[in-house]
Amino acid sequence: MTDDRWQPPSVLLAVDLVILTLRDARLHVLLVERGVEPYQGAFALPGGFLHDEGEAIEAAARRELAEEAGLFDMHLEMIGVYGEPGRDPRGRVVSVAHLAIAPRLPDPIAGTDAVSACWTPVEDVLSTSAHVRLAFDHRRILADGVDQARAKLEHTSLATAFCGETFTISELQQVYEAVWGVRLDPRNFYRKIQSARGFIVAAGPMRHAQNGRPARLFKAGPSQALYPPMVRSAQTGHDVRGGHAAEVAPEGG
Amino acid sequence: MTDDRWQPPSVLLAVDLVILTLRDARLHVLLVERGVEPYQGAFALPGGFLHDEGEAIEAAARRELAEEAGLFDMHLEMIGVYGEPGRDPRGRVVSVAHLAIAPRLPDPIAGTDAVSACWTPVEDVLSTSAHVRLAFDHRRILADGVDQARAKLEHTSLATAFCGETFTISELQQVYEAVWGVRLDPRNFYRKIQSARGFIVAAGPMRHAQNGRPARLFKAGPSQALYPPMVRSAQTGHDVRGGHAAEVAPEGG
DNA sequence: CGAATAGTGTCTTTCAGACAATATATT
DNA sequence: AATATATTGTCTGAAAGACACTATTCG
Repeated sequence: MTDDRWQPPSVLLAVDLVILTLRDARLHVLLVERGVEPYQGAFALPGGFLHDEGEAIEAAARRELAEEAGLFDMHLEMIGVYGEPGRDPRGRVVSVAHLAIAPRLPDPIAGTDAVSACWTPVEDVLSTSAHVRLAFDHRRILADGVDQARAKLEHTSLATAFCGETFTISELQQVYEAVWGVRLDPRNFYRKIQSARGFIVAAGPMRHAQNGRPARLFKAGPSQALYPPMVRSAQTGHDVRGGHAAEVAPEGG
Repeated sequence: MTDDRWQPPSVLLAVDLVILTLRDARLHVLLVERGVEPYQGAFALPGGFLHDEGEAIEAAARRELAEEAGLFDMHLEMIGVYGEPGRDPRGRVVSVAHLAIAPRLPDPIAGTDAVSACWTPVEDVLSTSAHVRLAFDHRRILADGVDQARAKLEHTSLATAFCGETFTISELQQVYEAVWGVRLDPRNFYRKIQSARGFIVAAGPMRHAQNGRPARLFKAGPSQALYPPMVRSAQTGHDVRGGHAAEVAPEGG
């Protein structure tokens, strides 16, 4: 199929980060203002190139998480690969997008060398009449990341990653409401969560911020899987991940 | 963070394919025997390097699908990225793994230039006492691909990709039974499938191979999402995808 | 006490799972 | 007729969703 002198082309490998958190009961994503071309001055997802040829991909993602957001030890998982030939004017750049979930944090992000980093409501970027435009194909990456987070709330314990070490059941409910954009009945949610085996375990009582009866504290349980799953009653006919596939690389290990 | 002369490293980009199909009511994967080093003579997933710098990743996957398996127009979706620094002795090779689903096909794969391609029961590769060893990290890629297929049967219409243009409900049931490795009640399955809105639509009657009442024919419906979802009653406490994340590349678009 | 949140109990509907019964084909 | 598969119907238990009600805090 190819002649003997053919050599495979090489590409630049990057990582991009969709870092989500909850602020004011709304889902926010961390954006940075680009200081260099291309797209200088535009907002973009944090990310960057592999540091050296021996750096593992996840290691690069965690390095960027620390360098650009000052965040450590967070939940991190892969979203997918974005490598369309024309997506970056600097050449063939293939980016591995990652989803990171941050617990509630103090407003200013400490230790960030990108001073321009700021939390932005996801809605302001993804809504049809969005007023925030992102560089590259980062709007799609964000959309895919949010979709993945929404889907995983259904049958994994991902929601606890949005909370601190300990949390109340109503805090957990706020996570579902913010990420899914729905309202849930607190009483049914309470029973549902407790019936999910291994999802949460008790961790002592607490008093609430303002008024009302104090709530019990819990921490994340051992189960990664969530059974029975949390179900979004009315499926919002959105497209399911897959159908648009990715592409690349033969004979490789 | 880096000095002015720093240049990002480049990597070789590959695609690998987990091509699944049903044969004798068992899940099979297409393997090829490697003709060159490394791992010469060992079995591996079909795949290869990007053909040229301008080739899209999905295009490369479809090209390999045609070249190595003689397959066209199949369901194709991304599994993930495998780029551990030491995974390929030839250097830093990052592979984008894809999942392809093939409908029932005649035994020999026509038009394949890799004559060594053969369908192998997935169980023979993944069972703890497996007698088929794969090159590189292809065993893990296969495991991840099969997990992804299993998960997607629950809430998408992926199962129809295993069938031909038209199919009977019992054929669809065989897909679930083979991929999940469980036995399902035909009567409950029948009602369940028909209650899923937009999953399948009628396509005229047929007669069955041997004996028994002829079954109605259906074809895939418009829905990609499956609601209500098919549920695997007893969650086999397997690890949920995620938790082990991927890594790489900053400042990239 | 009144307001607000936490937590429990109950009822109705929906759906999964078991399984009887009927329908329509082949040999 | 015997056998085999397709399709429908019925019943039971688990769980979702609606919602009344009790418990415990603060001001």
